[in-house]
Amino acid sequence: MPPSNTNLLQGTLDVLILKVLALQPMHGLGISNRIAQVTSNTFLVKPGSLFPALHRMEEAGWLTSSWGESENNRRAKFYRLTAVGRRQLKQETDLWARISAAMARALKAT
Amino acid sequence: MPPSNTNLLQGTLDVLILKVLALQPMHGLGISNRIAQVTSNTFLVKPGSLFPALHRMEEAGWLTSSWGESENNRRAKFYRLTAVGRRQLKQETDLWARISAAMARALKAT
DNA sequence: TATGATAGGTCGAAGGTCAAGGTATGCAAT
DNA sequence: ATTGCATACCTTGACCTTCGACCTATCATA
Repeated sequence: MPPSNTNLLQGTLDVLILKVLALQPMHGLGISNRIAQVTSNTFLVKPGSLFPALHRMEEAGWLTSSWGESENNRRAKFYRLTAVGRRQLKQETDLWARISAAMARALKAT
Repeated sequence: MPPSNTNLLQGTLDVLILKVLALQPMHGLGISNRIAQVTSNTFLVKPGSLFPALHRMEEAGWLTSSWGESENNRRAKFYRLTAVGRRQLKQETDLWARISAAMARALKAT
């Protein structure tokens, strides 16, 4: 699968991060790798996108972070979802469903 | 339907415009209205988004424009798809399908 | 000790979106 | 006639996101 480098669609990044963290707390590069994995390399999140997003979401109260140890014995900052973040995930998931349905309708028409 | 006013997702605007024009040539406000219609007000394209996009797409060779008369006897600039634009529509439709599938997979997981 | 992989991060450029405006024309009502 | 409204085109400036390119530090290993 040639990595599709198109600009990551605005808004998809947040919901992808939230979803990954809903399964388990992870550190930054772990999140990035997991997103590539679950989307078959359709979404490749670069550091320049990832870290500003994480900081923004933490400031919004969707995440909290704490230092810990990675699987490879390295200092790593683990992010975990808050209750607010879980609500946000629900909202964004619903919004995505709506957008997806609208696009399917729009692109199907003869 | 409360108009969902999230930032228009980057990339969706182009494919929506291309698709609308694939059915028939239209002028700017007509395109905007048609998009609102076929997406049940999920996407509301503002002039500040629409016109820069049209100009950008025309410059890219996906569209051509010519002055004519609107349904209401007003001077209107009609945009129509070029062959290149039709190819682009195909590409972006495929890309959207891929993105949509990837998101569905990512958001479904337990 | 040097290298590579892992981990976190920043910075500036580039580009898209939006809200708010501006211009002009046709039409209808006063 | 002139006022007002809807249609039609478009621009501007602020804001935000994304990206590519970079930097630092630590651990394991050769």
